[in-house]
Amino acid sequence: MGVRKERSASTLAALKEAAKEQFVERGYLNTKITDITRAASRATGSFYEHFGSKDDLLRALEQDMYRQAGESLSGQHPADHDLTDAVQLRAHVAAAWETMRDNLPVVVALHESAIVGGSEPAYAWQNLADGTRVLREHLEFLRDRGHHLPGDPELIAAAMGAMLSGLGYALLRAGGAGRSDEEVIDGLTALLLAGLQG
Amino acid sequence: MGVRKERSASTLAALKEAAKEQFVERGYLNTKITDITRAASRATGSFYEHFGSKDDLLRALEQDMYRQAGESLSGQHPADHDLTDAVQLRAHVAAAWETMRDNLPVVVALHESAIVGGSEPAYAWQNLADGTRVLREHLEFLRDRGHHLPGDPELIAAAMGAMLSGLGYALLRAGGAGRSDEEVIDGLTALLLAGLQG
DNA sequence: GTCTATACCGGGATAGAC
DNA sequence: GTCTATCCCGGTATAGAC
Repeated sequence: MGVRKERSASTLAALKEAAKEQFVERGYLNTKITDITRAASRATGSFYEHFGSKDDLLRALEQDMYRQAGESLSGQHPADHDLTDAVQLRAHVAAAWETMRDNLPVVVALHESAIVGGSEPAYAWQNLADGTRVLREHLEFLRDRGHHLPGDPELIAAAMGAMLSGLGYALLRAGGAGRSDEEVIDGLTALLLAGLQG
Repeated sequence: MGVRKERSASTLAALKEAAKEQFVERGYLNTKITDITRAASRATGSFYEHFGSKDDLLRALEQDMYRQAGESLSGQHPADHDLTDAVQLRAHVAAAWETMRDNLPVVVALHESAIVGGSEPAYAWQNLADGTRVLREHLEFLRDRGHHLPGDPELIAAAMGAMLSGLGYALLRAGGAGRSDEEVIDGLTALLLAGLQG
């Protein structure tokens, strides 16, 4: 995603690439349409030939991400996973972290967009609860099997999700700040594991 | 902070109150200067008699918060606290949560402002690391005493901070979504405690 | 489809009367 | 200090030539 001398074949693709570049560098909210077109070496007007607005572009990128991430993100994910098992918990943390890392521009943009998106006070919570639905289901599965959890599944799932997304947003945008993915994934797993075991 | 029929004695105070009202309702970024003046039943121009900009107002509110919160927030906080002790950890979680709750408008505004504030990619991380300095020092204190932590103090502190602030922002803006402070504080404490004990 | 030029507008900020 | 009226700018979006 560095500086490309050769023009991309399609302007659509060039705009998407440029947008991703800019979202990481400047953040989504700080990126202007003209920043994107300039980075793509295209005229301002061309943007609107392909997208109706910046939000429209973001939704397109979001779809691209879901499509390429396949079922692991959007698809149905079996609820019968045991998060009190070190291996399984680590796998979930790793999957989330790596997805964020591999789709950082879109993750960053969605994170920021969610803040401005809804004016209603409850919007952020709704968003967080929705985004951690799978996690919540895993916890409910455990609870229904008689396991003792540190708190209500929805709450604990939201807390874990806030941790993941907040840390990911900050740390990954900073290029990891010299930390390996391994270190982060292991640290988060170790921090959460014992608490989930109750 | 409800609808006040009587005009506040001072316009300065009225603007601050109105701003806090609006920040919770609309979010900081979505609040226009005119939203604030209208809510305070003052003219647009009056705003600039008291503040140079919206950010200037936020800084004033931030100072108010620090002043009234006293040393517990801004002041020096002894590093020799044992976060692996259930009572002490709970006290820290409770203090953070209650501070967020009691200063929700400012917390919301600062949270959003931090996103737009710095354009540099590393800004958010810097911010998070700074905001969890005290927590990090507690963890370093433990490590230096030979305690085994789930990961690097700065990383773990940042993770805990992201969880607290992310959850606080979302849940408190939603009015708690029917949850008591107790439930949240107990849940977070239970989730983190065992992991910190190693 | 892409370009240049420009219209348009929200919203921050100011001028000047009271 | 507060008001009304207005300016002004950044940024989105469009018009129309190529």
